[in-house]
Amino acid sequence: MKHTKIKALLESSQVGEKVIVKGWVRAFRSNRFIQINDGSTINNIQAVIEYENFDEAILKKISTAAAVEVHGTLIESQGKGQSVEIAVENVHILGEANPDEVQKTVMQPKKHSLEFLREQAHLRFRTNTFGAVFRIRHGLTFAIHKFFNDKGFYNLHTPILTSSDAEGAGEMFHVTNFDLNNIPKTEDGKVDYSQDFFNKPVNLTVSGQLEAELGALALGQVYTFGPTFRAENSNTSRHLAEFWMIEPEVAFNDLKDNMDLTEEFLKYLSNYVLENYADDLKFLNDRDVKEQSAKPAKDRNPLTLIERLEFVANNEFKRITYTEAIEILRNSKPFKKKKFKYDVEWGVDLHSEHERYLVEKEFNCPVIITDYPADIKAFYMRQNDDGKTVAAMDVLFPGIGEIVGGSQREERLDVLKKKCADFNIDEKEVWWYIDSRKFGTVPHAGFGLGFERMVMFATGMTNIRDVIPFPRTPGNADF
RNA sequence: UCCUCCUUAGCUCAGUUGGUUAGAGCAUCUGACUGUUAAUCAGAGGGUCCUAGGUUCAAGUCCUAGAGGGGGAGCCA
Repeated sequence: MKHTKIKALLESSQVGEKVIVKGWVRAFRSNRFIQINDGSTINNIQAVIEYENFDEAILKKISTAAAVEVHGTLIESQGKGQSVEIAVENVHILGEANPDEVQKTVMQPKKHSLEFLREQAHLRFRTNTFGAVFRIRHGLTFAIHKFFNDKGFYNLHTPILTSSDAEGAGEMFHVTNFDLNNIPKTEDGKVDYSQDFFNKPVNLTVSGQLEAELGALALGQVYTFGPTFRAENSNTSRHLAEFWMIEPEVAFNDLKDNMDLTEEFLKYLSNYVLENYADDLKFLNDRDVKEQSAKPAKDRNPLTLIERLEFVANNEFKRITYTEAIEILRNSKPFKKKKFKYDVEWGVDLHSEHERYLVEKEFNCPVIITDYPADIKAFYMRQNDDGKTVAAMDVLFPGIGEIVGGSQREERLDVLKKKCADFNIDEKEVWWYIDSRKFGTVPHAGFGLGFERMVMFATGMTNIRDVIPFPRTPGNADF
């Protein structure tokens, strides 16, 4: 007889049937009630034993974190907290857990700080919070593939090792086969990359976008979903050295199509979590409510986690141009009272404090800002007719900041070449990219979504290190 | 990288103007109880006060440096 997943047991209520459950003990109360979790759901099944009939030595081993196999009959619960429970006939200890050892871990049955949990990333999956987070992370992964597949997009695997360094997206990790204690040098003392594995400098990718564009210009609609690396020395709750990014790219789309796609996509993901992860979401929602109430009133989010997801799913995003944003900011109270640390002036990039004002004070909803000055954006973004701005867009989320960055791409060969010159990019470095503008070039657009930032939004976690199983940050690559 | 705060028991923390033997709650263990839901009651064990220097009759407490962590900023997704 096969064992049944707890999720299935709780949903089907096959009362009266013989069942086998395998899982880990979360709590053992009154020498009678074993709370078992197997990861299939945040909910535990209660296994009830008549301790009078069991060997003392076995009872002793039913301790927090131990793995057990329980045979019994599913019955209606006599107690309140659950509708069904298992009347146990037999317990097998599959893996013991020494209480003295367990006590030193995050499995100790009490509240823990997220910092302590982070130190034990190998064990934090056992907690309700991280169980919920990583089930939802999976749900989002699946929803992303489903969204694009249903729309006729093709998933494109762009390279992780790349020799292109023209995107200016950030510092890159170098990849080499050299013996680092004995690096071949040329006559003038520089590193002799001709002797390296790829015969040239190679890095971990910072974005698959340029390659995705090439795919889109034949397959029509593509998206990438893969790991991305930044060697920036960023020590914040919103940055990782290794993170996952989704980058759709669509031929014949302009900036407006791009905004529509982004908005539909983010609404879809929010809805998907609401509809498919209600139990996990409820747990994280309660957690978030407690967290919010502990904060001073001015820092509190007026909406609960679930309300925030519903808000995104059901409300239009506010769309404004960069020029309008500057206008609004210069007329704002904090600007007039000189409360902003950084100046607001056309041509200067918006800082966190400005973005936060627009999203959290002025509009109180997700905001899409478009048409930024060309100088502060990447070389591949399409030049607008005014000659000063480009068809770029940033999507700003409350509490997260920039969650999506995208643009219509420069499809005109001559303009692209001029942009390369302006940005000091050697055309030889990106010859293959420029080449694509010679053969049936068409308008196209795309965006990048930082996956972990979406997981943060969907789970209410406020530190990005708590939404990826094993975070990589400056000075930290454990596990 | 910058600013700022923190580091005391397994965890979360308290520790007065520098002063005797460093405390609490939870967790663990032992016993009692037993249809519990963060079980309850009684008791016990548990300390490199982050590290290295320094000031002082005396340092968990003051000073210097370092390490680790949190929050914010910059950079960005």
